[in-house]
Amino acid sequence: MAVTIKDVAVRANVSPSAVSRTFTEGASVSDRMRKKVEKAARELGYSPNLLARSLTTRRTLLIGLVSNNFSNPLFLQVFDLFTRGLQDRDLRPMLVNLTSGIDPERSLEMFRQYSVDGVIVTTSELPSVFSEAFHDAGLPVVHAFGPLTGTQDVHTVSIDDRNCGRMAADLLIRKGYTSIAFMGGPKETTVTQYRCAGFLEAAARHPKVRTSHSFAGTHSYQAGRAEMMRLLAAGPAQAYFCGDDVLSIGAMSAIQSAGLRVPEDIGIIGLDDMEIAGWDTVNLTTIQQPIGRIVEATIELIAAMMEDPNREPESRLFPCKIIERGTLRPG
Amino acid sequence: MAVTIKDVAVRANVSPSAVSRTFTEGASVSDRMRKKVEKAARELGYSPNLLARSLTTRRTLLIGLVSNNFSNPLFLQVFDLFTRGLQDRDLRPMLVNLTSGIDPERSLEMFRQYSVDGVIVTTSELPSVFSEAFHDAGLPVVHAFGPLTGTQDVHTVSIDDRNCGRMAADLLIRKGYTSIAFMGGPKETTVTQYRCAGFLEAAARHPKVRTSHSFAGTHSYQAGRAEMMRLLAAGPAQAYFCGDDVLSIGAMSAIQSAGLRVPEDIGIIGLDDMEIAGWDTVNLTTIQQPIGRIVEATIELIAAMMEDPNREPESRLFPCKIIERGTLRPG
DNA sequence: CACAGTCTTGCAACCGATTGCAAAAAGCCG
DNA sequence: CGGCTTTTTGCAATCGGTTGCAAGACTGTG
Repeated sequence: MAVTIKDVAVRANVSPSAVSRTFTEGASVSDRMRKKVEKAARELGYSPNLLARSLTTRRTLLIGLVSNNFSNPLFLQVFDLFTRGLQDRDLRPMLVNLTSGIDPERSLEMFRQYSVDGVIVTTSELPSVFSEAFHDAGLPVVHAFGPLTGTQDVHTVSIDDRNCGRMAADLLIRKGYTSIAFMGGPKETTVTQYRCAGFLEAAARHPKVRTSHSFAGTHSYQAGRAEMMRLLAAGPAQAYFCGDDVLSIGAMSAIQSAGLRVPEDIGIIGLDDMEIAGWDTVNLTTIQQPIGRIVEATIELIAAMMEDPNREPESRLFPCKIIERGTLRPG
Repeated sequence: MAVTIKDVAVRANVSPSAVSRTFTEGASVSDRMRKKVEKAARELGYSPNLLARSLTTRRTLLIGLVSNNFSNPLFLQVFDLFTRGLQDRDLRPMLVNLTSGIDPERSLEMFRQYSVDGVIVTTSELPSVFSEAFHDAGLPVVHAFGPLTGTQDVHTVSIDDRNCGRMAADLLIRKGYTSIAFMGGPKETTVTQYRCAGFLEAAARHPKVRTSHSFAGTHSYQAGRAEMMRLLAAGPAQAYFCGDDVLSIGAMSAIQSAGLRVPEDIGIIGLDDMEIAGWDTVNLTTIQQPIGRIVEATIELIAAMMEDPNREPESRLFPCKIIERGTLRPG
């Protein structure tokens, strides 16, 4: 059915090796030969079978892209960037959805069956046991948007969550709020803990400022709304730093339902700066993750590890920027 | 590095064929042999290399998933469903992002290089030349969320866009609006044309109802906002059927900026029912696409075509449902 | 023109699997 | 136990490529 190297060889009246060589970077072929082969290949519509090739070269150019963030709109942007970035380097993403609770063993087996050249784990909520399992199996791994793990033997590209917490607290205090709080995502995730810790740490430097913190069960609109409902009933703080933008929007909806207004009654600052945050019906003040740079660095690292698998693991943290919109009181 | 069939054969003291057979469905192996091989395989942590296998079986279980909708949040849900659905059938999605304007030739070559077993095109905005190019190359193709093409030789799973237009018009008229309009996405896309045609057709049955229509350049928040700004300046209709939910939200933002209110001053009905539409700050009345059923049917069809490549192309259209929320005046 | 040195080419083995075929083993029956 | 059928097994070819090696074709030089 498909046209093979042999078909081309026959038509060009040369050996299969010659055909192979004209299609391999840096192989030794004369100009005359190359012309002849290329002509035949063009006429037959030949293009080499990368899977067969991978058998001997041990390169599939397949990259596993693992995530379980299929409800946070930010990740649509992330997937967009990843797929394009990988494509630009002739790498192919094999998407793996961990939502339905596959275990590391199972997904690792999958990657081995398809001999992926590397794995990108892209989520803040996946326990580091996944990246580590892939790493232990000898696969190049980069964890993007994840926390710094304790054992630092997996590449990590991310933001400095603790520092984001500090930035949020500092901004709120600068704005004159004296009672501020952190409303995080799932308590057990590391990024949430870091964001919380940074927030409390910075606030602690201001003795007059009262702080508190609580957690929503998931990074979802409904969870944010429910948690804020609870907080409102219990007597809310003046301003909240929410674990991410989706939570922020949920929280704002609760505030409005309660007949209060943002920012007049309660201030909100989020984290992510997903596209929706900029919609002027939302107009959320938030801390922007530089997702473009994170994705770019991740792909760069994976490519580098494909060259040199023994490369020392490193972690790159990118600075975040506060995007002031309309959900905090002025000045 | 990786453990191969030979390693297992040596350890179990049997021939490689025997190992292969214990790992292939329906091959003839005695119980004793199977036990022996499985033990050795387990001890070595062997799992078969699917790419090598594909050379002889002509099956990669790889499915190309092509899209260019990386800004519509609905598609995050769609990707979630697709990746899980494919995974459940032991198929692997290779994601291809057509945003940056790759041509059909280029993506086709990619699919051939990786010998994908089928291609799912999932977008409403991609010209049908793509699906047809894949089809002409002999690949099983299903186009999901696309329009019915003129030449019906590609499987299509979708909604009946024309009928959605009718439903929207009928609902608006039932609600008592007498001046209604369609505000679509890109004029040149087929789905937009169908939605518009159905809308106008149903409205035309009511001589007292005035209609009009216009188009935003893209299915985006900003485009919806800009177009509605223009309409407001020119003198708006009483209610709008917008090409999709994102456009609707953009339009609503323009209306609010102009100091008008939804639904008191202007009614809005969207199409998609993406998650955000249900957020109670948005609370959008909309026509729901049954994305779960569409995805399920698409996967089913691709799987069926893998069995029987000559299967007659068919198109499955699923009925949509109106979800009444708060952006139309009550009954 | 002979000769050494460099390029190009084809042969054959190999990558990790599957599978048709025939030989060997096992099962069945009288 | 012998003879027959049915199962199980291994051999070797194959899938579509790549690559080390040695032979053949060039090139430049004296």
